[in-house]
Amino acid sequence: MELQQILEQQITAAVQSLFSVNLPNIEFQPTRKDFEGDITVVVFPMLKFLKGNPVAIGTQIGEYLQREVTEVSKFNVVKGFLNLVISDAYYLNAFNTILSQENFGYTRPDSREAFMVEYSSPNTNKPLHLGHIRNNLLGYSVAELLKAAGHKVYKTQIINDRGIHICKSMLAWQRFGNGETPESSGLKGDHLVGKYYVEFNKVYKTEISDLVAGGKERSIAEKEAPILLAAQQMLRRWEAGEEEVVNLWEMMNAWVYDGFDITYKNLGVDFDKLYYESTTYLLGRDVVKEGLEKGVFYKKEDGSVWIDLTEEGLDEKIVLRADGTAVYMTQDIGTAIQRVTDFPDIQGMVYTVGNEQDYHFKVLFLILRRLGYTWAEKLHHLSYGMVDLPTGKMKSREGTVVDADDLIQNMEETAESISRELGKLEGYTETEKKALYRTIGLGALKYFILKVDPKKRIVFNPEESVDFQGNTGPFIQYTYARIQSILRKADVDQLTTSVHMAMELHEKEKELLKLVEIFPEKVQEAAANYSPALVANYVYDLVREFNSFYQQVSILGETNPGKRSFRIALSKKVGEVIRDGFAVLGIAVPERM
RNA sequence: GGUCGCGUAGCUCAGCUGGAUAGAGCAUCUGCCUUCUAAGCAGACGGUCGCAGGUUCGAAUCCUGCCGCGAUCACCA
Repeated sequence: MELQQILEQQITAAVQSLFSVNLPNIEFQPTRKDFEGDITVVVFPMLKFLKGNPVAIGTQIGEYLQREVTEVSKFNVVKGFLNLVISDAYYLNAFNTILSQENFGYTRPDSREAFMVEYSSPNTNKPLHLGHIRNNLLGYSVAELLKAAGHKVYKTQIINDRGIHICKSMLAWQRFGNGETPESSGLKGDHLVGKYYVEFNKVYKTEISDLVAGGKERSIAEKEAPILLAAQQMLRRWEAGEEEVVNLWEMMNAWVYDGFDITYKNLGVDFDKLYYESTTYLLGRDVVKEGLEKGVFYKKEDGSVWIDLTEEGLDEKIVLRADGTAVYMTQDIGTAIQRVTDFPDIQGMVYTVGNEQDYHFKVLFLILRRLGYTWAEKLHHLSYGMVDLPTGKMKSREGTVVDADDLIQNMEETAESISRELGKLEGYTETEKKALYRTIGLGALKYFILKVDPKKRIVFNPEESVDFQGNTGPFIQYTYARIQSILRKADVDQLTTSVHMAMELHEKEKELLKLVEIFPEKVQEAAANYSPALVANYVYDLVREFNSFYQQVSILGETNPGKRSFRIALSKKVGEVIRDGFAVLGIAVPERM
């Protein structure tokens, strides 16, 4: 930040002239609220280089700065902390430069680097659930965050459309479905297919019990249940490309995609490029062969191919089976390379995948690095913790999942009943109200999930639902709506394009200005850390500061015209930052509520 | 058992490139709607920052050990 640079130079000069010593660096921190000042210089670290009493040194530097630097209007020293009061003129000047910038948090000079962000990547045998919601929200938000930081981003997902799981649904539908379709049943396609997945598991379970009752051992029964064998048979027929099976597969997957599309649309997420496992599961084998020649991999007696990562403290890992077929890792190697082939400008990739796969990605990234790809240096596993229920883990096979569609609807209904109670929506049409309930309900859900550090587990209690008060999406949306209300009521003439430099700042105005100013830095920092939570918590701080300001000073009622237009302009800017900050989180912001 | 992650107020979370008296929200209690939207504001109550050592002028933050919870250690994806 500019101010810090100025101060750094000046303090270096001050120490130079006072003590004839060159300081390698100077430590700053924002001044604590209980002390007077805006920015604090920590004197303690200087003691290594110049001897003396920290208070005396701080005082001498403070006097120098107050005398020589226009930005510093006052100072005080507490212990080893030199608190500097920055002049109002500096803040007003900074605000003037920000005022006219439309999206000042976004570094628009496009595409410093190109990233591919992968998220969602569901199986096609059942609907999306709460875990997918966290994944989708995180992935989408990080993609938007990277864009805001000036990068070019391709959003992608790899759809797991192949394998035993989808065969299970297919088989159950074939046997018990009676030709049921989404149209005939009125069910969303993914829910219909999910229904048969559950059906399969029911039958599977009874078959196991029957076998066990007949004297089989459980572990054997689990492998020999007839319906499971039938599903495996179906998978072989699919791999052989048998028309009947492939047609069924295509039909049911199409149902699922229709269903997913609706969920994605409701969640507000999207993708630039889709990859399907059915077309990528054979990738990577050539690369392994190449790597074998280069000596990156080695072959075991039985012909399987491995990589030795013991040097890095990891294990040996198989990358190709003895029969030459691909494993998960093979596929991921191939897919990564395929992506860079498809989008040659990619310089890095982000994988949004749960933390149960931490090890897998550690290994994958290492392999790609060993293979010598330059982009392999910029791979990031956006790892996140599970979403658990108070009753324990979600298990789709046991039906103890929170369905994504149900949850979204639930949030909307809660938003509706709360809005009704508050009675704020008179004069709205039904469609307007409906849109608003959605905005608020989803705002609550998205913020609830994104404000938490991705690494942490979330326990989600569907009974208690999500709050609408305090540190929540609706609270922030509400503040935005109030700001819009102020702007509507203010005369357009009152909005100036610059503010008077001679003005004195109220404490609350200054605090707000300080927070608004650092928005671009926050966006950069959050993008560098792939952390939507950082943005969420920043916006929350800003909103609290604004509310305090809003409550304590009059905006429209201010009689001094200069002050009034300044406060309106400041409110407007706060609104823009909230809007842009929330956009990065994928949360919409309402004009009224 | 090895590896990785988490452990901060009754609950949900910030703070973690070391800095001043550890911050919010929810819950409980007290005030504030004839002023720009009370989904709000102001205040009270509430803390051995998992435990024990170490480094430092200074540790919630860094290091080591231990405890608790979770994940992972498949020729599954």
